[in-house]
Amino acid sequence: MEVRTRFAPSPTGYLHIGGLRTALYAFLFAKKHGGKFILRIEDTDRERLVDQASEIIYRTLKDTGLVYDEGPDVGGEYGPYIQSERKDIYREYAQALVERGAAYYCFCTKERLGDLRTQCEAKGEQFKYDKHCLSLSPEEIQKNLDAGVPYVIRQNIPVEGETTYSDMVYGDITVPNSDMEDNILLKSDGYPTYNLANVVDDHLMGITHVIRGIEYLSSTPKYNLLYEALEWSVPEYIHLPPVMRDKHAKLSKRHGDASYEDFIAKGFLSPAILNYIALLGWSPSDNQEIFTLGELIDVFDVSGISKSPAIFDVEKLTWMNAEYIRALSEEEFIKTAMPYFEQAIDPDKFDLPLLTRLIQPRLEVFTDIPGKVAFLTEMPEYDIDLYNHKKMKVTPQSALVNIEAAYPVLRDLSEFNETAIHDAMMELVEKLGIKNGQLLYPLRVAISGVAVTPGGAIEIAYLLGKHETLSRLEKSIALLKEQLV
RNA sequence: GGCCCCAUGGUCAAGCGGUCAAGACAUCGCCCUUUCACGGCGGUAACCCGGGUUCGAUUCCCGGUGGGGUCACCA
Repeated sequence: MEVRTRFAPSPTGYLHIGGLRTALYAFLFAKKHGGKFILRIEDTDRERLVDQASEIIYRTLKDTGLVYDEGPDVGGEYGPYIQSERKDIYREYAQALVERGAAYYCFCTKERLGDLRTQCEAKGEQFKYDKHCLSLSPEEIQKNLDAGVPYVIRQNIPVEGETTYSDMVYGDITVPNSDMEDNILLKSDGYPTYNLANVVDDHLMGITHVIRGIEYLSSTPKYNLLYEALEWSVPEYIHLPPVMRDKHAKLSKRHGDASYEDFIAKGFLSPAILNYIALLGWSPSDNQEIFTLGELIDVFDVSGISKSPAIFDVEKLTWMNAEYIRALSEEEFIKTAMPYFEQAIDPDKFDLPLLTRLIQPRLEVFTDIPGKVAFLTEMPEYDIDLYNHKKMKVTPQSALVNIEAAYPVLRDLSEFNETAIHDAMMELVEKLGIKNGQLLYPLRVAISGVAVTPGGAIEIAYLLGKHETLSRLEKSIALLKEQLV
């Protein structure tokens, strides 16, 4: 039988990292087994709908390469793939459930439910619906229906016994029936709840493996009771441990945790994000860490899914992002980096391939680019304390002497390229009888004005060009003279 | 609180009765070096506790503790 998995988010906002990981695993599992990956939008809660949320989901899945074979915007033979468009289907099955005695009409008002709740709490008990409407006679039910009394349809859970199923990652899960409630299947507004919709849709859409968050682990027996009542075969289940922001809290929108889109905006690469989250809660059989999506499909296996929560670690994501940045070709790097270069420099004025060579290995996220290259546009005001470098044995005094010596050499250079500058400086170093660093370190500071730069004095001088280099050198020499009196 | 699930360094994690308990990130030190990175080498750092079972438990069982999930006309 063909494997079919689905990702079924509700369109209530952006796609957070945990949701994306669920989608990734569902995608990987399906593709690993040569099956289909389906997208279904669960929008039965009309009050929580967020405008454009579905579009964000479509876009994110496309951006990350998690292409779905069937879905709202791509079609498929099991549609519609948006639950609000399947209303009649749910009603049909809710009624079938009623006929089979697995569900029943309930006309209880919010008031009665509220009172019940209050009574329970007064007794210190957990609220649980009392099956009041289960005992209604067919006549009473029909009378209410005819009179247009609002109703819901509830699942009729057996009072005794227990229900067990086997999860592919957590093993056997057993829940006493008495702990389950007669949940609402069909709401008074005619829309189904998740309790009904997930069962009906997963069955009708031929889903063979249900991959979802662990929050459904203990309610799954209830759903299985529904499958059984309808005489449908139960799918395989793969429940996933949560992705945490810290030891105690899940990653959530409420805490302002970053979404996929936020990370993209922060200069992270899509494949790096995907690669990192693949490893959050799953590990391959060997020690490989860097994977393309295709490689993940090959090596993904349910046995590698862990059972305990995983804390999202931006540090490691950042490291991985840097790995991906370093692996970019010069062309790809420049293309991605361009918008960030433009924030701080005029790209036409600089040797971009060289700048790339300097920046690429020192970059963790693209948003760091402007801060790293801004000094090229204008030398900032700086304190001469920058010239102090103990290990390099450089002081403002020695710096002044050496860069003053370098000035005429640079000025008289007919060719101002890397090689020429390099050779001239090396020659000077030898002539002065000093270490490379004693000349090059202060020279770098003198023409950049910052403590840390991508690349050293020679590259920077070349990048700036002869005119700008000499002009900055003059300023720095003046500054040193003034401050050292 | 009831029920369900989980438990290896700071973090992600391998391990599936006998290991000096992998690896990665982070961290520290050294090397490379014109700053900072990259790269290379090395270090610090873990089996929650208590009982069993066993010749032998990180690994199996029970209890405790800790953590998470769930108890909605949300998914």
